[in-house]
Amino acid sequence: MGLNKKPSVPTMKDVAQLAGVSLGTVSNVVRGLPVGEEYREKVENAIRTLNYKVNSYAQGLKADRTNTVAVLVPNLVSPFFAYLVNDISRALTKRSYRMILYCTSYNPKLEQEYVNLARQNKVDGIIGLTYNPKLILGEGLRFVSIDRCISPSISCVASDNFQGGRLAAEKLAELGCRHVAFFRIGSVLDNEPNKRKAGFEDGCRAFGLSYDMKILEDGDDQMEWYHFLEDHLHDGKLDFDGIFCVNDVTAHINIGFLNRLGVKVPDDVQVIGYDGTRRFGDLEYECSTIVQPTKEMAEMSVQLLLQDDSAIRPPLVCLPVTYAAGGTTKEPIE
Amino acid sequence: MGLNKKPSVPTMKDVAQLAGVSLGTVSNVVRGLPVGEEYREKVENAIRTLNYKVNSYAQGLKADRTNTVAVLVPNLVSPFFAYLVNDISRALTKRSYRMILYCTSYNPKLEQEYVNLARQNKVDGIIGLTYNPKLILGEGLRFVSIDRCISPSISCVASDNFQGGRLAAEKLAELGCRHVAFFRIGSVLDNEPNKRKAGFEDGCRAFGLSYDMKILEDGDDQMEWYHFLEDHLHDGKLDFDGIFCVNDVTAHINIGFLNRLGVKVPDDVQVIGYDGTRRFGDLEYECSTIVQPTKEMAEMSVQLLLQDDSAIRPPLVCLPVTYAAGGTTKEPIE
DNA sequence: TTGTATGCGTTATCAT
DNA sequence: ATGATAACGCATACAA
Repeated sequence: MGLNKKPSVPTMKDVAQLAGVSLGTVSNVVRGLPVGEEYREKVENAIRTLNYKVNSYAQGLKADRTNTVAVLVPNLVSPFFAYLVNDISRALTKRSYRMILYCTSYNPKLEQEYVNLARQNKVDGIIGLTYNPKLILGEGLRFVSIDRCISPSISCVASDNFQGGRLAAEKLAELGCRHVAFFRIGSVLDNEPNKRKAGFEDGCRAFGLSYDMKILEDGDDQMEWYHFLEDHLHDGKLDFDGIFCVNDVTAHINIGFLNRLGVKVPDDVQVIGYDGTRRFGDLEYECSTIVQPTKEMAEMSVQLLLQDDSAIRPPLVCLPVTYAAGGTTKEPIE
Repeated sequence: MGLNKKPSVPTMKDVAQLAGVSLGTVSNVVRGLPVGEEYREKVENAIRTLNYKVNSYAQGLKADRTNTVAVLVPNLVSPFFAYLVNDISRALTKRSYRMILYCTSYNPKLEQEYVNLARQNKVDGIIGLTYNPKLILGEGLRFVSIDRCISPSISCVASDNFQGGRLAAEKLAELGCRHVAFFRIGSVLDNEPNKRKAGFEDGCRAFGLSYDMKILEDGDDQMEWYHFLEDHLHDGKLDFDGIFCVNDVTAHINIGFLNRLGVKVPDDVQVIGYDGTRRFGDLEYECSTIVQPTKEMAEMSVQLLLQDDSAIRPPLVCLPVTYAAGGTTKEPIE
């Protein structure tokens, strides 16, 4: 084919040549800097006819800015993570940033590896939902953490977990419960969702509920909840009239257990979960639940990540949650 | 602060300087090319002490290869998309590729915009699940389409939709159904999932089922299914003993309608969906369903996208589906 | 084998 | 306001 020079995309040089101006002028036009009107038109025409696009990698090489943000989450099949990433994607797109997504499978080694990769890839920042207690971030890399405080200098964004737990207790009380239970499983790691328990206890005290708990650790068998329920079942009647579960998955599992034990939800016992998971992402709620404001959390994370370096970095931002009825509570008829 | 030169990350030059060798040697070490043993060690030590990482943007600028793939999907809240992206992420990571994710919200304009962006960002290729019938891809950009054949020269990866439809009919017949129905909603666009209908009809003929259909178009009200069911309900008995729905969402919605009409699932009517959606991504199936092999689809897409340019590009790859019981069918007791 | 020099596409600093 | 030129960090012919 003769010269195998550039079968490639047009460059700024091509535009300059076609427009009959110099490189610098083209650059100025592209970047919206002041340029003589006649020059601007010539350049814009050339850009159109060549269908020129700036090479963002060359741009990044110069500017040391890549308009790219890395997002780390355990996976996308857990609805809460999927919602969150979906909303982060929108928030970034709105600001003309692109998102590199890494799924860590809860693997601390992978988390560290991806943080390193992100450094190498020169992303402008990382939004991470991570479980590695000794994650090394290194200097000069912007990082916003979701649901876990890593250090006071790194902003953490979360739903208001304490208030969420308290709200669950308040709702149960309002719905007529007197003796309730709290079910939890989760990382031993010190993260924000752990505050749901404290908030719930606080709410129980405030609203006059007596309560019991069954707290599992990471490796524990979920059947322990079943046995706990079994132990608290006397003559077909459960000791509790309300249960708050640390998340919607836990609620779902235990509703299954309750069915198996012949305990009716919500008639015999009302159940509230946490997260705001919906069937197929946009249909009805999986269960009555404390809804995390994923959209606001996404917006806040992105905003904190991209804000000016001189701006203050709040160590922890808690965003308000709401309650949504989802058929596992006895809502009063309006 | 005196010189504000490079508070930044170390470069190859720094490594060369520390190791006392030249740039080219460092480059060779990094890229695994033959280098004298003593040199290699010196360089590797320098790399370690400086914690040097190659700048992948500079690398990309030179090599015109960025080890990045863009993925376009409508959203992440639909479980099928979430599974798929999750699996694509793993398949790419395994090959040391990173993934830029764009959510298109089914918006054809956005789809086109993101394809253009991907070009500009110099990704090595795009995996797209798109609905824009006249998407312009341009030259020299690798593209693998999921669920929709765009042109014979662009590989399309899908589950075996025809066989899936046929399998649904086969299963319904096997489970004792005689007169069944097919419910569908979806794009008027000519895409692969449309073959589910043809496969189902073929299966009905092969296995001696009579069948009826209720097919909605994109804008139609879902209540039309309800009215269809109502019309086929006589003295509390439905005309059908089996229903195949084009996907699990449709199945879920219609199971709700059936409940409302007092028709018992699976006792009065058995329902099979399509996709393989599970509660919380890893618990029980939402309904009895034809399971799409998302992992295999992801692997295949990535492999086709990244394969050597000289390799043949199959226009359409259909991957085998399986049936999974999910409580909306009367499975024989094993 | 190892070092040197040039260029990738863009931005930024200069003169003009 | 515009044009020439030098980096940015890396790869790669080419020379040593």
